[in-house]
Amino acid sequence: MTLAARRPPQQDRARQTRERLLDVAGELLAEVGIERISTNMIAARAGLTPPALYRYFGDKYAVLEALGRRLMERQNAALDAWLARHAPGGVAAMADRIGSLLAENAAATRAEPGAVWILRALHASPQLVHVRLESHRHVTERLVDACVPHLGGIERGALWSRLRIAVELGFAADEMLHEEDRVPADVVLAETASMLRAALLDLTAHAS
Amino acid sequence: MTLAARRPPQQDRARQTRERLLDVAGELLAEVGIERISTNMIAARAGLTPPALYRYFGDKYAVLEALGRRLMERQNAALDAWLARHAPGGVAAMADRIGSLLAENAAATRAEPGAVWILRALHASPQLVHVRLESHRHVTERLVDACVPHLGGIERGALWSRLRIAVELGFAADEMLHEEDRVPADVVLAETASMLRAALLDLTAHAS
DNA sequence: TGTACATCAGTGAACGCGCGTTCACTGATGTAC
DNA sequence: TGTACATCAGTGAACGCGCGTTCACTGATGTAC
Repeated sequence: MTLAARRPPQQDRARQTRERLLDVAGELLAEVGIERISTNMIAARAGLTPPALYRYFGDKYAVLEALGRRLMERQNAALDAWLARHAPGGVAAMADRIGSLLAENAAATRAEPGAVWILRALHASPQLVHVRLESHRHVTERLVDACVPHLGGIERGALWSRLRIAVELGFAADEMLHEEDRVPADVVLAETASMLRAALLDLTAHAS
Repeated sequence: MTLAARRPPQQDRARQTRERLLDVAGELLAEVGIERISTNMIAARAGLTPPALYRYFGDKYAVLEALGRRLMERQNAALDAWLARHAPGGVAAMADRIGSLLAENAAATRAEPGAVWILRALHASPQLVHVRLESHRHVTERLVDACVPHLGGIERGALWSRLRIAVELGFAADEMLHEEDRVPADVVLAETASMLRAALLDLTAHAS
């Protein structure tokens, strides 16, 4: 069995063990960084022996990938809630509420143990970059779907590009919150929101 | 001798060896990533035995740090040239030329072997994050100095925050060029430039 | 210009260590009758 | 409700490997007279 992902566990005990391994991996990522974290270390901290970890994850990167996906799913849940609230109001309504999207995304990030380091790991490892990329594309897709009904005559490709860039910059702002302590968090969020807001409103100006 | 940085080499042969080690480290970072690169690997690819590397760098992270600094110095050179050209014209002139700054920065990045992976490594390793942070702060500082004479009455802290965010987003766009092939590079640069331009022009509106 | 000497650049060989991963196994949980 | 059996969850012990780094050394380069 060389598959990276194992089939999901059957018993409750096992599901808890799997979650515990992910929590512990997040903590350790924050404590020692991606180059020092090891499967033996994760297992030990979770109170398990090394082979137990391999029951749940095919290899080391499968652990980190699952951790990344769990974080991004939680961020996506925040996005979905936000879309349900503001997408019906049209592009202008969404543009005006982009600040709360950033804030809610930041809250989802903050809630995950070792979130910054998960994001960094996803950014840094050739085996993991695709996770982040796929997630950002997925978010873009959802935003495009939300905008397109309100923008007659706009070319989908151009809209996709614009929103894709906005998504990237939004996530960059989120990471900046954890990195740069010389700028207050609310200033980062407010400034970024106002830039993205202007870019979104600009879309409506060109729509038919 | 446990210092991370060794004193600079005395002979030409040595200076070339040092540069070669950095070039090779950049290549390998791109090929195998930060978790697999090793000092033995770098030395071998450079045609040296492992102890030779330790003549130039105190430890593994000193190599990566030097590599990061070299890249950021080249980016800063692009910034300096741009500032010399456009800073005298005032904030509006700079705002109008922000696109060429992004393009020149991107060119400096592209010219370095393994540049994307260097940036990612700087982002991902606890021992290296400060290099990136310091460089972004330095860039911010230079921009603040360039803007402040043209903006009477503005509070330096607020200006610093705004520009710091702009710098972060600018670098995020630069990284995106190497990551997202579904958006054309010129679109990324143009869209980002227009967002940053608007943010900069907004500064002049509030100045006395 | 020649040579003795000091300094610098790079080598050969090895070290202890922890890594990722696997094997054959035991104990815990669920299920059918 | 009891029990026999199947499946699932986790263990004990170890593997080969390459890592980062160091030691004592040799060969190359520069310098003073």
